[in-house]
Amino acid sequence: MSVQSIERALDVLESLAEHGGAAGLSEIAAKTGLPYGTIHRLLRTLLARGYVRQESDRRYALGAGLMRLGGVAEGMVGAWARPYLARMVELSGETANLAVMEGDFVVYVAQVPSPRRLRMFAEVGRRVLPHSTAVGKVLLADRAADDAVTLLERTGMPRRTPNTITEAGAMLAELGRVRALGYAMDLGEEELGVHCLAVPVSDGERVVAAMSVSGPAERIDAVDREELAEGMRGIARAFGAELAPVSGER
Amino acid sequence: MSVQSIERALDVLESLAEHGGAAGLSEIAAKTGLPYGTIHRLLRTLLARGYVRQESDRRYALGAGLMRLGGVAEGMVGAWARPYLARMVELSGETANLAVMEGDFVVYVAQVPSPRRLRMFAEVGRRVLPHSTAVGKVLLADRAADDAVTLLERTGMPRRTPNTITEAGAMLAELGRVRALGYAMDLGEEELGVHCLAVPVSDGERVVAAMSVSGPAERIDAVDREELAEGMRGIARAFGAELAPVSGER
DNA sequence: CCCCTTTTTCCGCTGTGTGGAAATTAGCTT
DNA sequence: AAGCTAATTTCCACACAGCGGAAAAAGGGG
Repeated sequence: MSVQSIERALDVLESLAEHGGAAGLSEIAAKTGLPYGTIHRLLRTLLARGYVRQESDRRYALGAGLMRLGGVAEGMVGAWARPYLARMVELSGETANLAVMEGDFVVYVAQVPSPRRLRMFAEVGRRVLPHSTAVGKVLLADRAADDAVTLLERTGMPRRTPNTITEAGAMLAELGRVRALGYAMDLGEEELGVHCLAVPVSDGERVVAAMSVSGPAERIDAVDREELAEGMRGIARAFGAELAPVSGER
Repeated sequence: MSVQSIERALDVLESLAEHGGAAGLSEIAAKTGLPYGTIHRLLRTLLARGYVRQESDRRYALGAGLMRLGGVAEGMVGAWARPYLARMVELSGETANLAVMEGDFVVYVAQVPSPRRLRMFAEVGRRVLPHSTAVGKVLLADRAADDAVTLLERTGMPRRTPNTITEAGAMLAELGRVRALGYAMDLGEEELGVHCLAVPVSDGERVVAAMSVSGPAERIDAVDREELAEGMRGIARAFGAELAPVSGER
């Protein structure tokens, strides 16, 4: 069982983030559906600890404390993966992501944006269902078929776009293809017009993460998939090798 | 009044951060002094929302959700200030910081590190008392004398190093000097061997922030203060001008 | 295989968090 | 200026959510 007030505090912080980092109390109330008194009390607590700031017009904004926590969290995985992601950006010209499985969700844990003007928006920290993304397919493909089916039954396979695969049978076939090819595609299955190519990251015995590049459909479709996938696999392999060793410190 | 469970959840997150981003339950218990059952329940809530992750060895680590919130928070002020801070780094060769007053504390909200090998460690998000830092003096100097004295009485003026100014009278004289010169120095008053020079950022009517450069005493002392301060004031003025306009959107 | 350590679950009591509604403040409009 | 509206902030009695001690379970060495 979860702690209600913490969940609500997180709702408040997330709604602030969705409003671009700052919002009035009533905007938060509209978004979260919580009563005013409650939100105000939560905000005061966060305020006292520096995780939220109040601007001169009384609006609330995400505070500097979050920068610190975020920085440490990012330092953990992100900085580790960043050089490899940067090489993928160099290779493909597109935004590169690192994602891991967390429960039934795929979570993006690091990103290096493409230098191009038209590029993917930051989605670090976002949680998505695996069936509609390239990284999700790669991560699912490593599981036993019945395990994957169980998960898909639990989550359902909601249709995100007309291209989304919504049938378990079709998904199993797709996962087989992913295993055979060694990479997965997302052809506008999560968001129309956005295509991705993902490859697995293995620490030697298991697939622990997936790395992908994503960008506008036209640009992604223009490249030779096999060739791009081969380049990405090389980078993912190097990253995986760094994860593998005897765990290092402590 | 604050919400207990949120405060405690923040304690837990902070203790994780202090442990370098990951720790076992008992390490957290030792640091926070909270009972095991309580910590575990808090962690489960944070876990369910992706703000904490559990590694295979059952240790807990800061999660990707924080990267997202931190990113948005940083995006707000930091990205805004970053180009200006970068110019200060270029000008001085030292790490540049942006700090604001929050309650009785000075909080560092953005930083651009020096390219040099020997440089200040990231302290974004850190809260310090104003009396022992250059940015703090700049921010205090904008206040009425009795206002500043009240604040200093509230916080006390703890001695951080042998150089710390710990007497209200001496501090008032120092603040007068800061107003007259248009910049403040910190000569190892917060940390021995670290010197800083800070200038105010004004949005046209009030000092809303302070920008500083800091580095090893030898390097900071080697430059012409007046000249460096003049250059920094120019940059701070430009930044302040960007903050001033009719607030922009909405 | 057994013992020791660390993590996880459980459950009855109490003190903490809740939220409706009133008071206050800020920002407009006349 | 004064009055109005829309927002934020404070208050309080009740109820139940969260607390934490202690027992159970899971690891992990030896």
